[in-house]
Amino acid sequence: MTLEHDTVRETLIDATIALMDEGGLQAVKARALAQAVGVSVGTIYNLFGNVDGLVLAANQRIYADLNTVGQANIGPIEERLAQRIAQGLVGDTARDRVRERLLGLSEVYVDFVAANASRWSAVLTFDRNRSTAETPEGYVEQLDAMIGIIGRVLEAAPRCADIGVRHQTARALWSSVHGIVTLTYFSGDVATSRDRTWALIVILVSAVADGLFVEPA
Amino acid sequence: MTLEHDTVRETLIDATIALMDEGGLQAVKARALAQAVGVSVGTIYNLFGNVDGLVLAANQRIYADLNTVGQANIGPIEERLAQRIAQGLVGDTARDRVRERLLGLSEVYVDFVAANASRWSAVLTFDRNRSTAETPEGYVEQLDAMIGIIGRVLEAAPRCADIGVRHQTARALWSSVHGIVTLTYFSGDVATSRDRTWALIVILVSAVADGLFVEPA
DNA sequence: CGCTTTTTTGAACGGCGTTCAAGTGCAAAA
DNA sequence: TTTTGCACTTGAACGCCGTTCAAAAAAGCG
Repeated sequence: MTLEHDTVRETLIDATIALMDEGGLQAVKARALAQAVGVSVGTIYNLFGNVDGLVLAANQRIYADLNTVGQANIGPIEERLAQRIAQGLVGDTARDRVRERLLGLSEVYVDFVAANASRWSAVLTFDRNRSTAETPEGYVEQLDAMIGIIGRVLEAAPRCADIGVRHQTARALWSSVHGIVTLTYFSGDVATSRDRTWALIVILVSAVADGLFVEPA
Repeated sequence: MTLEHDTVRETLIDATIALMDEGGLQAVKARALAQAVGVSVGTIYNLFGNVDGLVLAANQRIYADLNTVGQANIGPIEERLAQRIAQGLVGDTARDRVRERLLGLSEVYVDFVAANASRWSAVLTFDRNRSTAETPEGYVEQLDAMIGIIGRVLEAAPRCADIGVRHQTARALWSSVHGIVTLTYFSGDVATSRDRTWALIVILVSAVADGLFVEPA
């Protein structure tokens, strides 16, 4: 049945993420998945083509989770910004608002990574392989949605008046925060990962935000 | 003998990089390496512990190459900066000089990646696994050296007066450019990789450099 | 109910990293 | 020169991996 069919799909994705949480991407193996869900290894190949296809589907859901968290936090970010301005913690210029919003988004991202460290590490580790499996539909859209959120914040920055530049800036910012998380969060002492990562992100995002209000040379 | 011993070590590292160039990290396999060099698989384990250890040694040499290229280009970057100032292409403020130097370093990095795409991709793909093999000596030092170069450029920036902040800023910048390269260079059309990557780096590095001369909120 | 089609199954296959008993080369001892 | 000792090399063998596909089971159908 189609219903049962989709149920098994979802259950396999669940099992994949569970294995990622336990032992990282290395722990995601065909036989372990089959045994965990109660199907044979062949079923994985019927539903996802191969193991990479299943990992890709799991990655897509993890991306969707991040996107959901991001979307859900736009409101709170605005509220916190208003509070900080009211309390005089930050200024009330366009520059200050852009910087604080970008920091708010970054904090949401870092919190997500901290709360989903193992599975996020698996996503980052895998994405570099691509392998044979083709990217499932909606995969790119998730990323574009997140970059779109950043782009909307950047509308207030003089250097981002052009929509092309704005989109590039949003993508560059996303890539940068991603790079810091990749090199800083997932290295060194786990206990200090979040703090070390956040410190670098604050420095970078603040500098970028402020720089976007400086007129170019 | 020890001499022969070291020769085999170097030859194996050569073969590893050659395989990376041909087929990426996936092509680096114990049997293929052994056959290419003319030793048995066991020798790899005697000399490097396991295949990961050999890959790590190869990565270290690739890092050293990048470092060498970086060091060798500091002079030319200064010359080009002086020329651009003389020709009126950029200003002569501390802000302009920091920005142009950072862009110069970034360009060296992007050129290196473009010229060594396959093996650099292998380095980035592998570093996320770490696996069992311990990092060879001098590995961390190579990275610190490159961050040190960036840090020296940042000495002219007001926000980086504090040495701790300066070091963090240098690391954040390195991570950011790394992130842009990872997400942009190694995705999409190969023919446009360099241009797309460079466009994002210019936007980001320029904004950061300019932002570092804005007094904080 | 029999017949056809679809889906599931899991033993088998090739390839991988890794191991380790057996072999090899070579310098020191006799 | 011959023998001994030993550090190093070897490659067949082992276990595990992703993947396949003939056979079995299940589902659809008149």
